[in-house]
Amino acid sequence: MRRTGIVRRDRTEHLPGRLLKRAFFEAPPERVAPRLLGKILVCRSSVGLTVGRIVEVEAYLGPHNATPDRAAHSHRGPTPRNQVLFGPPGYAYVYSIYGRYFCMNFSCEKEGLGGGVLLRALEPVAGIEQMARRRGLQPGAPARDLTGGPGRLCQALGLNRETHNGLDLLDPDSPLQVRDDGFRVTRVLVTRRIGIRHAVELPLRFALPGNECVSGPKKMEAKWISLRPGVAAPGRSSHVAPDRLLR
DNA sequence: CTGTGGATTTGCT
DNA sequence: GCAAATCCACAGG
Repeated sequence: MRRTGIVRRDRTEHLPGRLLKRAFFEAPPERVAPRLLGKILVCRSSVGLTVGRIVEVEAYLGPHNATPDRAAHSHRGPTPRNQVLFGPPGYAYVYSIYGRYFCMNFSCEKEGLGGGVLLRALEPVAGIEQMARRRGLQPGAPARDLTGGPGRLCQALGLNRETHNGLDLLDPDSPLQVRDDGFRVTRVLVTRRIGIRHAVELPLRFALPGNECVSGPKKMEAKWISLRPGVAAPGRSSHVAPDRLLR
């Protein structure tokens, strides 16, 4: 299609699906997390577009909860590092870990309350060659090696704190967006979270059952929940009481 | 100012 | 299965 250059460029028209609404994220992380499964993360960069479908997430709760979540960066209240988690919902919180990697989170809850969702795994959708290049892998490398893991997915999409922390995920002009392309999810796997020392018993990890890109051990104590289809707001069935143990 | 440890990944045993 | 790699936020003094 021909462009004149006079009209403001609509960068969204070639992006898959539609932007999520702010209200989607203005809820407790344990409610937002399972509903993020199946949504897509779109990342624009100077070297092109990379897109991944969200297949594994973890919820991290803010200090306002009755149940403390000592595994959460936000659990002691706002600091210079975690301030995005206490800002408005639908923003990117990126932090570095172990001096080598980055992890990507989406802020949840209304402004003033902490809490977020950690992205643990994506399924590559577009820009797969670029992902392999960034990961230092050959073209045709297994999808799990590209984006299966919180550090791996950030590397595959080129996400880092300096350029992506604090970005609005719901702005049509944002280089980083969360979108819904109509992919339907009904059944969700629920387990304990991975790689933490505190609050290990909380069932706050959510994944698409059987997806190849899901990280962590194949066999974990798990249960399943059902999401109510076609409903924007979470139904009761999608809510896992954070103080309830597995089993 | 300093010590500590982490929401990870990789490679070697 | 285990430890190294390697940075920095933050808590404590």
